[in-house]
Amino acid sequence: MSNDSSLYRGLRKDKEPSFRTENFGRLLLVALNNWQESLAKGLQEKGFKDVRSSHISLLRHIDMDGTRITEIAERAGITKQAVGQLVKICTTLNLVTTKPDKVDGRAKIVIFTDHGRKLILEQQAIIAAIDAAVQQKVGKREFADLRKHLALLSDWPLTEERN
Amino acid sequence: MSNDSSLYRGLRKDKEPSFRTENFGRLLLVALNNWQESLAKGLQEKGFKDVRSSHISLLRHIDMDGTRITEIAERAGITKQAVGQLVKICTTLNLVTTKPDKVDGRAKIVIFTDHGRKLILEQQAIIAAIDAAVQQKVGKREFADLRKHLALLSDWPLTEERN
DNA sequence: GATATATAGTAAAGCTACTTTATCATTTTG
DNA sequence: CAAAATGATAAAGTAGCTTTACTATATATC
Repeated sequence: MSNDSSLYRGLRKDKEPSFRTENFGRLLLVALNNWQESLAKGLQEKGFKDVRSSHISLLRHIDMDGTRITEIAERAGITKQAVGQLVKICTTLNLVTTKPDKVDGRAKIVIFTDHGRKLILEQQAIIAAIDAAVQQKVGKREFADLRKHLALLSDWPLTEERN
Repeated sequence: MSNDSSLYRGLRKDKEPSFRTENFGRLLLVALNNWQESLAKGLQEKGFKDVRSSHISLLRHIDMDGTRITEIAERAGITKQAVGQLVKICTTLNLVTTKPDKVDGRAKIVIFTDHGRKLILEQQAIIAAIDAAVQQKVGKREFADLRKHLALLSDWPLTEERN
């Protein structure tokens, strides 16, 4: 690491930079893209054509007996305005509907429609199929380890704060 | 899978839906977010304050001796217009600059500035530090396996096309 | 060597998935 | 009961793209 070109020295021959030496983040990103595209494809095949991943990430935070917008926002880690927008879209897609909260006049409960519930079920089946495909690729035991180790990397922070 | 509520039956008690049973995609997503945030934090600490992940994903496709916009677009899997926009931003951030291609009057070569090269070096150091942190968390051998298995999941498609 | 076609890049507008700022309506608190 | 907090919405702004449309240069064909 003594000069600028050293990092790339082994890569310049065929004109590809860090692209070939995949860093860990890149590995995660590509695997995730692949997984998400598989899910999207599966949903499309089941007739959920206009459902985007942003809609999925709304739906996954809705309880079967409904959830408030603010609660969804907290779970999803986005603003409640953003949730409001997604709810509006998912309402036009007939995936959710809203009803007033009986115990709080300000609040609104977002609930699944039948169609929305159907999507959730289909999604679970597709995810199970993807899991099976991944297991076949890396091995059953290895898949379990993969899950276990990835779960460890969800804990913050990866690098320790040093002051 | 006989009725709508079965999937959530075990989860309804504490009002959290699929949120608790993390699917594989979610594990990848959270791990990736964590990794990316660690990198962003590291870069910020080194003074690269306005650098976003979109800029990073431009820079990583630029060779040390420069690369054409079209070539970058192909490597990155985005349109050349998008690359053009990113190049404009990264130029104002003093990370890259452009020069005409001597062998093709239409083409433009995107090259690193000194500041841009410095960022690449810092980034590699930070990534190495994150790698070390991950190794400490999951184990050295396990980290190698993790990389190996994630790399397998980059291959398309995850689920086979059946017609 | 002129013409047709392909390629490199740019411009402008549009889209998605958000955020920020501001506001209104209820509810809770002191 | 007034003040502050909370749930939600509205409107505008932003990031990171794409689509459509264009210009300039290069290459291929006749």
